[in-house]
Formats: sequence, C-alpha cells, structure tokens
Amino acid sequence: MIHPTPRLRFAPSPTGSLHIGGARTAMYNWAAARALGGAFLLRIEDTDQARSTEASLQGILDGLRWLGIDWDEGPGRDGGHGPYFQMQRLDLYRAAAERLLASGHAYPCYCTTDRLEALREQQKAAKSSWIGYDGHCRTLAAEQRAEHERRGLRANLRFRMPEAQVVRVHDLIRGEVEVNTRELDDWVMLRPDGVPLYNFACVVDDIGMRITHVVRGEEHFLNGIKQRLLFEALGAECPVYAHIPLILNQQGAKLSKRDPGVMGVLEYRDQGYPPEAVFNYIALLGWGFSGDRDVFTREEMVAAFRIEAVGKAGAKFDPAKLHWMCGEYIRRWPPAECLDRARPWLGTVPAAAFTTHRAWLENSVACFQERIQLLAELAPKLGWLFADPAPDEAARRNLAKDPASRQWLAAWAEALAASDLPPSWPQDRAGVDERVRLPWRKDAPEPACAFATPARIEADCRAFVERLGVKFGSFVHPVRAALTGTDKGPGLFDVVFLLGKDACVRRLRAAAAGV
RNA sequence: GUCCCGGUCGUCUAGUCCGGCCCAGGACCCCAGAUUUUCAUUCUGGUAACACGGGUUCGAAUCCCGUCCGGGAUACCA
Repeated sequence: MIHPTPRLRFAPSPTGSLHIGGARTAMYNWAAARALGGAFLLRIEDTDQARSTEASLQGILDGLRWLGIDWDEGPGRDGGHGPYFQMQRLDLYRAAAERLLASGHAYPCYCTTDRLEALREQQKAAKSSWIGYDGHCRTLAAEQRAEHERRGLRANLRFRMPEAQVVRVHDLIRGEVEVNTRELDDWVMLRPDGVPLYNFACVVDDIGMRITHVVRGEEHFLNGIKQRLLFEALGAECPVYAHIPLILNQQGAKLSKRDPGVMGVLEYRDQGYPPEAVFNYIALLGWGFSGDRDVFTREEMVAAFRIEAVGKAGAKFDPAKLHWMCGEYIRRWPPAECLDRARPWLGTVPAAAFTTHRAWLENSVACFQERIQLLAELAPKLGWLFADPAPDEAARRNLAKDPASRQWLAAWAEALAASDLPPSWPQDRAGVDERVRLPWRKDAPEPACAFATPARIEADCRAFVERLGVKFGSFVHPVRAALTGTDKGPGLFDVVFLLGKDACVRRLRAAAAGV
C-alpha cells in the first residue's frame, strides 16, 4: 500500500500540570513528526471528568508552547480531523460501540462496582496468579440481558478479548514482543453514560485522526495490545507503536510530580530556566544527539531524531546537568537578548533604566552572563549598581584585613575624583556604554571613548598601586568590597566603569571612613 | 503472585543489530593545575563503568543460557 502521511499525536489528559515526562513524550512525537515530514496533533483526553480542569488544559498548552512544541492540529488549530477534545466526540464512540456490539466484539456487563471489588479482593486473598475481570457477563443470554435491563441496571460495555491468543507486536523501541491475551481481561470500553474509557476512545480517535505512529510511555505497553485487537475488530490498521522508557527519580522509580526537586514545566519557566535549555536537556533523557555533542537546537534535533534511536532503559532526571545546560545557553546570548529575556525577573531594577540606560544595563547584564544559570539569579546580583551596598561578611573581612587599606581607599577615591571616569547612574552616560562593550577582555581592541575605559582604569590603577608600594592583590580586595559589598563579581575595572565616578568616590570615601 | 521490559563511569550516554579498530569514547558532577584582582568563564589533566556466573569463539561490552537487581503493567485513571 502507499505509505500514508505520517501523523503523530500527543494526547494528554488535562488532570494536572505538564511535567517532564509528558513534555518528553510530546517532544519525541513532535520531533518524529517533523523528522518524518508528517503532522503533529494534539488531542485532549478529557474523559476523566472528575479530575479534568480548564486550568490544567491551559497549563499544558502554555507549557508546550513555551518549549517550542507547536501542533499542526488540535486546540485552536482545526485540521479537519476534529474535534480534538474527546468529550466532544461522544457520538463517535457511541457509533463505534454499536458496531462492536453488533459484531460481537463487545458485550454489556451488568456487574456492580461492589462485585468487581469483591472479586479483586478475593483474587488477591487467594494469591491468585491472575487478577482481573472474570468474564461474568461475557456469556449472558439475551433474555438475561433483557431481564437486567428491565430491572433498570445500566451496563458497561466490555471488549471481548480472544481467549489465549498470542499477539505478536513490533514495537519500534522494544522490537518483537509476544503477549498472550490470557494475561488480559475483558476491559471496559464505555460507561453507561456514554463516556468512553482510555483504550476505547484512544483507538476510535487514532483511527479517525489517521494516526500512523504512537509514541508514548512504556506504562502503555499492554494497552497497546488491547488496542491492537480493537483496531482489528474495527477493521482498521494499527499504528506503529513505540513505547519509550520512563523517566526515573533519584530512587530509580517512575518520576512523579511529588518527587523533590521536580517541577512542572511552567515552574521551570517561572524560575528563569531558558526554554531551549529545558528542551535540550529533556531531549537527552533517553536519546543521544551524537556520541560527542550534548548541546543542539530544536532544528538540529529534528534533523537527527529517529524514534528507533531512543533507548530502552529508563533515565534518571539530573537537575545538575539541567542547570549546567541553562548556563550554557545564557552565556551564548547577546547581552541585549539576555536583558530582554531576564526582564520579567528584574523587578528590582528601576523601570526608567530600561529606557534611559539601556546600553548600560546591557553591559551590566553582560558582566553576569557567565555567572548565572537561571535568569532569576540576575536581579539579586545587580543591586549594588543602584544603591550603596551594605558589605556582607566576606566584604567586611576584606575591608578589615589590612589596617592600612583605609588610607589606600581614601587616596584612590581622590585619584578617581580627579579622573575622567564615566558618570554614575542615574546621571546621563551619553553614549559611553554604546561605545565600550563589557565584559572587557584584555585582548580586545581599545574603543574610542571620551571617558576612561576599563583598560585605562586598570593601567592607571596599577600605576597608582605601584606608587603606593603595596601588593596589587591586597589593594584590590578591599576596593571591591567597598564598591560592591561582596567578594565576588565581574572584573574590578568593569565594576568601576559601570559604577561611574560619583558612586565610586562616594563608596570609597565611606569605606575609608569606616562607615 | 503473574506478565512485560531493562541493567556500560555517581548521572545522561557512544559502542551492542553486522564479535576484533574498546585494557571502553563524550558530557554533567567531583578533584587537581593553568590563566586571573575575586567569583565565574575558558583551557589542561585526573578519579570513575561493560551487574554477576556459565557457555559459544582464536577473540565478547557486543551472541546464548542462568542468577541477581531494578522498573512497568495488572482500574468503571490516562
């Protein structure tokens, strides 16, 4: 037969947030669809009415969009195979159920929940090797059914599984696997109220939506067997299956939203994880780009992705590598982009600075790009730019280390007061930062600037320190402490350049005076 | 219990299909060193793995069997 256009789907139930596992499943389906030149659709499996919520739905859609996983068909994008919400497809399930009832593939079951529960208890208590529905209503005669109906009992519809039949499936991940239907029971397809259960709705929709490949978590492997039989019963061709291994927590069990350190996709967004880093990291959970590369773009992933290349073993989620990945991306951004991206987390930065001191802000951010892994880490590191900082413990130590340092600070304050340092925030820095891009690297060409550049500040400083007759290092530490209130941060001459004359002089004098 | 799947450095993995190029490569983490005014970045180096036992073979991480360990499934959830 002619190969149909590949069509893959991600089919979440809106009963919670999009977590790492779901995101990866969506991503692999998406990447496979793109790689195969097919379509990626989103179907919402909202048949669990008790747990489905609108908020969850929105969260899942937002999470997917944030990661850059877009869908060709689904909510908000009609592709002619909708509706894409299962609760809007009830008549389709009803019709399929009628057919299966007529063909004998399905039968009504009048067993009560109580009886079913008792049955399970009994099977467990007896340490039965087999647990499941006993087929009580499987062979009900027509008159018995009529009798039950007369008494007002409402039936579930069950699928009649073939007895002891070996079903052979080819799974893209697992290869050939045989399962005996003996292991499976007659499962419920449809509730009395017409709401379908997972396996049934899934198959009816996969047929209706022309799905060709199903990529999902391995917890669905046995469902795949049930579904294959249903496809056959409905006279439809079964899609190709790929059951991918689970993502594991630190203990090696299925990753749960309740595991410590594990968050929903949107929480990563809110904490300033770059989406492409999260995407990149998640892709690596069970799949490798190549033997020697871990960092790649979405496009590169699509070009390289093959479902069969996904591993068989579960992967543990490692927050440390995710953080590294985030830093890796942040460092690569141009400062302007970093500033824009970090804007939502820069609430403590005076709003005016974004318009009047844009370039200065970019320079400031640039000085920290190699020092952060999450965008949320930026704001706390920028405080000293706007207000004279109170020295932290390390800074106090550096200030107190050498009693003579107060004289140096005072002396350098006066030297700087007489120098051509750029103006301090919020004074107008008139094109200074446009001309001098930070962080300054010693091999970079010296830019033309009306004010002292980091390179000149350093040269002057070294000469000054030499005249003073002290070790450069001993001089620099208290200065940094006085200027930034801490012992870490960008190169000191970037700091002085960014801070400008007034602020530097003021802080050095204050520190010299022991304030 | 039963069925299914898995098991290469602490972690993610390459290599496994078509045995030799692997006394096992890359990345994260960790450690040491270099650069440096701190931190960070960068660079260099290091520690560290084929779960175990048999078998097949001239030769096995790669093939076969068993054991152990781990995970998943066994719903009127998805």
